[in-house]
Amino acid sequence: MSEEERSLNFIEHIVEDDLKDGYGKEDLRFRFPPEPNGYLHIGHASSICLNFGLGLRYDSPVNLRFDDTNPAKEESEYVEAIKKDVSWLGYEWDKECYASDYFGQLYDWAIELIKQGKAYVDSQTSEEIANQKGTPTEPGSESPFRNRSIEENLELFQAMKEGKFGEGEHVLRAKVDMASSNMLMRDPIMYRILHKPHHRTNTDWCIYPMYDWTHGESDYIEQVSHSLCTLEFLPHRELYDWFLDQLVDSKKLRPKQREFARRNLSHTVVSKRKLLQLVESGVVSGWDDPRMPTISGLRRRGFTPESIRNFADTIGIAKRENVVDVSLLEFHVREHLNKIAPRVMAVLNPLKVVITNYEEGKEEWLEAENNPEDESAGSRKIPFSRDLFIEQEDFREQANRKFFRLKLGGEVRLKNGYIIKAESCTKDVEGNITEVQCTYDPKSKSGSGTEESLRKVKGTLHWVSVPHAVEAEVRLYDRLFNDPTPDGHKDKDFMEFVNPDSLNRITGYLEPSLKEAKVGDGFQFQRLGYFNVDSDSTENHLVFNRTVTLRDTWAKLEQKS
RNA sequence: UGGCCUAUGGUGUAAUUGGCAACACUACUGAUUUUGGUUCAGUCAUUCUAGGUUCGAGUCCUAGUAGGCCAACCA
Repeated sequence: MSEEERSLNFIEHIVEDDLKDGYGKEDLRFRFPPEPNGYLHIGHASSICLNFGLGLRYDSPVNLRFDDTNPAKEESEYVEAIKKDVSWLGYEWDKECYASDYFGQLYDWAIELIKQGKAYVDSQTSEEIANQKGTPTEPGSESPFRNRSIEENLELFQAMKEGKFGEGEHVLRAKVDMASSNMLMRDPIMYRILHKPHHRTNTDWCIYPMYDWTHGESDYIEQVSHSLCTLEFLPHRELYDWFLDQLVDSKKLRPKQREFARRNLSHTVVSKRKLLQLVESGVVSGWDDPRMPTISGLRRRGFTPESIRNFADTIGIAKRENVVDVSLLEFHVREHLNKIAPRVMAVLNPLKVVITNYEEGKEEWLEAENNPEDESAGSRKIPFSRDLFIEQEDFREQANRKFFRLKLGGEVRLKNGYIIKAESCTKDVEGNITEVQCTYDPKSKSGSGTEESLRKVKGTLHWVSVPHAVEAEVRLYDRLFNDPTPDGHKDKDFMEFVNPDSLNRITGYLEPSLKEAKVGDGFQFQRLGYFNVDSDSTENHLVFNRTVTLRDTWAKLEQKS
């Protein structure tokens, strides 16, 4: 929230400079321009946070613009999903725009270019055009159709629009420079014929404008001041500017494109093709599988919009290659969830404990605070009885002094309850511990104020009363990939790095208050991690996702020894 | 082998534009704690290399080195 103190990123410096050089604050306008051909992922989140963050910072409008110029790939299903994700992240767009709304204007401008001799219809095949393109080190050669008469170009272009030709028969090209060192300037294609219905314009058009001919012009129509995109579009800037040069009215604001490096998250892939492969191969259950880096996956997993925004904010924006460690994302989820998640108790790997000196059949309802970080969260009652579950990892017959948990002859506090002492344990034929017999100190009840209740014992365990426990399916997730850069190996396919143990489904035993939990609700299972109710939950089958574990310094200690 | 972009701790970003390399994460110490959580305190850098300009260089100049992008009727 200390927004003032944060130093500016290079994009903000550009905006500040523009403000000094004559832009009015009211001139500023930004846009987030997804193509509706797939689901948004964590990489898009950076771009969304950048553009909408700028909007918030300068109190200027941000458009949500769908770059829908390729009907072969785009569907309205994706439009809806994208709108949902952007809203969920907490942003409000000014106008909902579609590049397809500008098809008419773009067509008229194309005709202008033809009339000025700056565009021509090329009737070669795509192979021929590609062959004439040259290479980065050799110039291209000119198309035999490059010098068609304006009249013929006009006639052909209109016939293209009217559907008189099949796909691939003609294209409209800008007449720029076949010898440019920038391959994109070698007479780029502006229009191609596509006899495909469009998700919004249906069959109104059978010629569709290309990205380069659409994007800057859309920015201009919307009077976007700063058109921000990722670094791979940097070579497009020259063309972006060339097209604007042909039609900009000097009295109107001229948009500028600037580029930033895309953010890469470690241990994940983000390309649509690879995500699709994960879905189709059955490695994950769908685009919103909680292990997916999609916004919908993160949402289902229990990440909060705040945590994603803070994450995007702290990594910032720059121009160099990067791989951000997932642990930073996890830090931000924990940071936010620590403040807001109600604490509850759940045992995931149960070991039965019997309190031998506790009356059989008796139950007590103990007071438990909901969130030590937030007094207003209040408290609730949890049942205590003679038979309890604790975690198997919390008991050892014998252990050294570093082990703060329950061991034979040792004492431990049951969170919100009593101090207990382990007296004996029973084992099955294989030697596995099946039950621990304990005694409790009746005067040590939490919050009772007695001298015994204030006694310090080193360990505090979470627990659940066996007769009151609610069973639930709990899904424990781990990283989807074992390698920090699964798609960064030239000799190995990213699928080779899929973590076979990224999902572990178990049955957990929860305190009864969780019976009322609704889909999406998030909790801290004390000492275990943050969990939320999955959308697979039904009335009689609760399903929880583990969003992220708590930091676990004990596990690290254990690993070392 | 053409053009363009980039290079600061393990990671991601800063550095008032030439003035004590800062912040966050991770890791490691320690304190606090009825969550081995949280919180608090502390530790971890030859600014890619080599020269140069300067009282002074992460920042400017020269030459290297390394990585990335560019030849879809995709965006």
